[in-house]
Amino acid sequence: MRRPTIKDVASLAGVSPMTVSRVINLEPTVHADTVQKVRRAIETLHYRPDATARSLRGTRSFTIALVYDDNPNANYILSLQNGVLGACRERGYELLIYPCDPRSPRLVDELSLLAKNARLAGLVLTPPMSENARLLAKLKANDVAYARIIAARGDPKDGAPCVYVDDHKAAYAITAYLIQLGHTAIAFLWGDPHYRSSPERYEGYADAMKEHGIPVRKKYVLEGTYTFEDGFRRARKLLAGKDAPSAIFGSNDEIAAGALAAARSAGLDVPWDLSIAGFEDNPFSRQAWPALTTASQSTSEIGRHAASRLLEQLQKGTLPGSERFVPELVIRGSTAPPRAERRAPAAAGA
Amino acid sequence: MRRPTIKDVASLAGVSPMTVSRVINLEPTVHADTVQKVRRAIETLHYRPDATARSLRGTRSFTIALVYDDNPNANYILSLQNGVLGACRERGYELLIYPCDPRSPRLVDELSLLAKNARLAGLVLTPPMSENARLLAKLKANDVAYARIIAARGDPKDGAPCVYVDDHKAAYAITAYLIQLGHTAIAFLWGDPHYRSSPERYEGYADAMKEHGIPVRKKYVLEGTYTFEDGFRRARKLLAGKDAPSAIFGSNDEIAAGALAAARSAGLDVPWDLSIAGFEDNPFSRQAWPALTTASQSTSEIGRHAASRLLEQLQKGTLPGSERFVPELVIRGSTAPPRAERRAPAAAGA
DNA sequence: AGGCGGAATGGTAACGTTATCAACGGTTGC
DNA sequence: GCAACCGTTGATAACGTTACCATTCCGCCT
Repeated sequence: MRRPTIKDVASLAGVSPMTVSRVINLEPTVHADTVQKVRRAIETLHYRPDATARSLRGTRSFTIALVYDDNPNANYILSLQNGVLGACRERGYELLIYPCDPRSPRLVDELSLLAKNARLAGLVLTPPMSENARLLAKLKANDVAYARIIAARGDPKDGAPCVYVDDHKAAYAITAYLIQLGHTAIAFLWGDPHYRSSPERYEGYADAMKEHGIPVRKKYVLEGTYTFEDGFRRARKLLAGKDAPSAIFGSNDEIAAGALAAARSAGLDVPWDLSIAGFEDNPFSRQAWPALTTASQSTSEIGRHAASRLLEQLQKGTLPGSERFVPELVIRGSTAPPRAERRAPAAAGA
Repeated sequence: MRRPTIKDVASLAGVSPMTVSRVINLEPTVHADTVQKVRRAIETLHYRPDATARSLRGTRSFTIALVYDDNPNANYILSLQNGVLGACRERGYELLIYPCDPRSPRLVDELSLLAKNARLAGLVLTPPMSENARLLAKLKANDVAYARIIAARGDPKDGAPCVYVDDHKAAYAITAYLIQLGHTAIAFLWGDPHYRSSPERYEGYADAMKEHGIPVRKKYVLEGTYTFEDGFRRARKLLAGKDAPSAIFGSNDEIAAGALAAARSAGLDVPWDLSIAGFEDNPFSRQAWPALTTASQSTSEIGRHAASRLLEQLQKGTLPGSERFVPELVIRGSTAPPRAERRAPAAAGA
């Protein structure tokens, strides 16, 4: 029993294949009665248009790609992927997943060819690809549609659909919360600088400090990568000095988890001896002991919205504006007011 | 500048499109000189065959799907996905990802239609879909090629390519290690019973106990799911009783992490008061404090091999046999010999 | 010598859809 | 009353590839 084709539907409905095609594509020029007939025939036969033939003959394609860093945070990427996939399924699109190395010199060419070679309707770009100006320019030049997920405080207004996550505001909120608890000696551990989220988070921290009249001390701000190991290393260094901070804000949960391990190996009791906060709210942070105070992003919603905006643009031709997400402060057990005896020397040192 | 087609290559090489097609498909009936000419033309034009047209016209398709539980362990799925994707890229295949609900009553129909509707060359099935006999039968009846990743002690010899992971042996090794440390009061926390891995791991545990002359005590074996929360709940219950075990073996790292949290909330010092072991070696287990003793699977290799076997079968028509993986025991800080004073009552109770 | 078989290649049609244009009946405008 | 126009539908060809069969050329067998 062969799969039904558009011709089967056409002859059952007593119209031409062309008319069926019009119904499938929601073209407005078909008479309502005809639409009914065709719809019924489609139902009866369980007809599903063949995406292969459609994109071979047509101008359009029904596949988009999700482009992501191939050395990913698994939870983040899989959530994103779920959201994107959900939006695709709703609209009958397929998803191609495309992990890639952001540092590859061939990245730009590779990605701009990808759309042609795989007959893609468009791309959903995640950081750091979504923040690569050279790539974006080339995609535009090649007329490749894309939606971006980026870290930013405001709408980039570059004409392409965009979901921007206000990491600055969330990092500000976390820092302000630590300050409100009574901390002043708050260290900040950076993430990879080639992700836009890193400076955004740092600036959120720095702005909160300044606006509360607390100077940002260089020795409390350490650069590094978004990894557990690097969080461990840096926290260890901070805690070994005699002017140790009373709180550590890690740029993501991995870093914070590393700091937690360092605290424990230094014999400190978190949160009483040291407060630790993370960012991202991956499942780990709820399961750690103590559970991490962090900023929670609804990653799968972010993915869903980015894909929806891209598909909407593709279908309606309009350029939909951007959308803002602000990660929410989630207070858990890893943060508490500082010990009086620990706060004193730190304040004196500042 | 249009994408080059097979005709462009043909006229540049001075042959017919048919011959170019033969070269692309590595058919042996083309003269060596002709192959050279065509290859050069392909290089010159940067020609890439159009997968859309190939699968529309041809018998074959160049996309396979990765089918997985939509409520997944992110690290596991993403690693698997990476491996599968690697194998696909090597051979010029595309990957469709297909998360699904294993409990859906429509699962079997949905998946057997999937292959036709999306013109798929085959499926890579992961647990528990790979262990669903009704699904496998239907796929076979519909002539859908698939490769399976399953938990099993031996080759299922069902004619389909298969990667089987010997969870039994690894669970045996973990249990034997705990026994060797001196534990006899070893609790076992089950995973979801509708995953084949759960009984496999349990039997590995039970066999190790029996072969070392230690009876399996019912009160030390608790059923449940593969989640942190359920690990926490069950460990708490075990530790609350006065006949608490000196070691807990969780069926996966999530469960073990839950047990770790329960131990901590009960004021126990792991590993000195209680040893805890997990299974799977997800990144969390290295970052926990103390780091978890566990069994390590090279998940991305498993994915790569499953996909390779499927693609090999599709290309060569041979039915490649199955392949065995045995997770390796990884000893970390969460296990230690039992305290003498804790072991005594437990031994007395056994 | 005639025929036969194999190796190498080409011609033709088709996969399932849609872009394009043509055609139809029925207004509307002048 | 005739042209221009609208809403609706259909015929045709094409997208890029490959299945299938036909053709050519050659050497070899009887």
